[in-house]
Amino acid sequence: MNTVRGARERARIEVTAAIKDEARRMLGAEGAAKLSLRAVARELGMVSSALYRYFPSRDELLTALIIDAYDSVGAAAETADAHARAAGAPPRTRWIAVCGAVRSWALEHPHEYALIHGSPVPGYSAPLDTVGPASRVANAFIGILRAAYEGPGLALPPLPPTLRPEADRMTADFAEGLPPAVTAALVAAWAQLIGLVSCELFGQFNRVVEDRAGFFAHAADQLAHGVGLPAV
Amino acid sequence: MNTVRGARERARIEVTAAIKDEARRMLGAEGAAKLSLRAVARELGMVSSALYRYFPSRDELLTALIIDAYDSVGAAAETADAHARAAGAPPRTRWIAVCGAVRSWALEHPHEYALIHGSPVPGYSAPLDTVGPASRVANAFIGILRAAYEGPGLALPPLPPTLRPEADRMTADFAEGLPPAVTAALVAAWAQLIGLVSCELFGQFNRVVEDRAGFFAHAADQLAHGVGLPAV
DNA sequence: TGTACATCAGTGAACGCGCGTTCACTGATGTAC
DNA sequence: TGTACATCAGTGAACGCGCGTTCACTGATGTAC
Repeated sequence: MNTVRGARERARIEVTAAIKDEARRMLGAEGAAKLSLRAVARELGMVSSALYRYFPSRDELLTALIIDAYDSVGAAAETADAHARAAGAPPRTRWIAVCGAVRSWALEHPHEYALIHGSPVPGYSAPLDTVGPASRVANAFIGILRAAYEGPGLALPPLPPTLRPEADRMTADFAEGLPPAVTAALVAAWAQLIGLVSCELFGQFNRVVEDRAGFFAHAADQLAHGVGLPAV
Repeated sequence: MNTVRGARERARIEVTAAIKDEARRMLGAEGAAKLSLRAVARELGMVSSALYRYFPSRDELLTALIIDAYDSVGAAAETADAHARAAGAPPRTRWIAVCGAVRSWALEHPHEYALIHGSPVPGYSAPLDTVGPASRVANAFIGILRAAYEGPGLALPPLPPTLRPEADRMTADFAEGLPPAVTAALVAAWAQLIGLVSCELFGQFNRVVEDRAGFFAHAADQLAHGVGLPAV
């Protein structure tokens, strides 16, 4: 929080950041499963054992990268929403802006996206520290839907009676105040957004979709429709 | 194709299958990136160099597993659709059956699902042999939409004019005869289906969705709505 | 039907490599008096 | 302000391990005459 500490402390912060930066760079070369402390150290001109002053194990380094990635995409989503809101955009426009921010972030940070939304790294299980940062994007969407609910025009998506208890529970757990049908539709839309981005990023759209940006924009608009946001 | 060949040939087929089976089993332990020929050989009681009689390299083995996985989920989708059609189900019901088949297959074969829809294996690029098997699921959906288009009631999803050329091209490329708006909506729905399944399988629904089957069934139904299939 | 030769599955040793982690150590930075 | 001691970043060697791939080989199966 609080300014100029000793040289040791400043060095520690810088080296920690350098290690994470280098590790992020290496994710691209071989993927998270093969992320190697020795390679990171080598690239930084350190000896591999020195990294243990900063991260007690390889998995701790991975955890740090995962948390950073969630925070990074979360911040991108929040910034996009803040800009749209500042420009007086209606909820549907804000929704589309956040979707676009997630996609842009993913295209700019493909390996970090794969880290958080690709196949789980085998043998690694994310600790609970990741839960908070992981929900920032979802919270941006929830904020938009709350704003829309306060204003006029939020439609109620269909919700079969059998799904009502689940929708109620979700709402109580993380979207207090929204209509349960909207909460359920939001979770589905969020998963679908991940699907759109993953398919583009992981190559499923090769030889299928060419106008990726245009296709995505329309899909994001349809997702907004699906959660009940009125057309602009 | 054609019955009883020599002992050598039969042995070759069996050993090839055993290698793939063991490799599939190992995918779970460490993931595709760390799939190891030596470990597979060890588990089969062979010496590692012997595998080179069957697969010229580790990547060729991976390719074989990927093709098998596409064929496996494709067959599951086709079978589900065939059953639904045989039972006289309307297109929307067939659609939901195919979605459910994809999800069930993924839950039963999580590591193979991750192989084809998770983060790409770094340093590995899928050869063209995978394209055909990869499109079997999509073709099942296209068949359903064609049937619906021939019958009554297929609605036209919205399609912004800017996306029209892209939708026309897609239709010509792989969905000849469908209305372009339907083709575009199908591609989006397919990506969204992948998202729903990936989120469930890769842990994004932990602490979020509890009634996974019910949630998925409703989402699949909404996807059917999105591509224009009339409610039953 | 029997024999000579070709094919090919599987062996075992070796090549050269990279990995995570531990440990006793050196020497610079920070702290208490 | 100066000195003695504690802290800690970084070193270098070592442990024990696994990897993909090549290669010369043995011995069983298949084939042509």
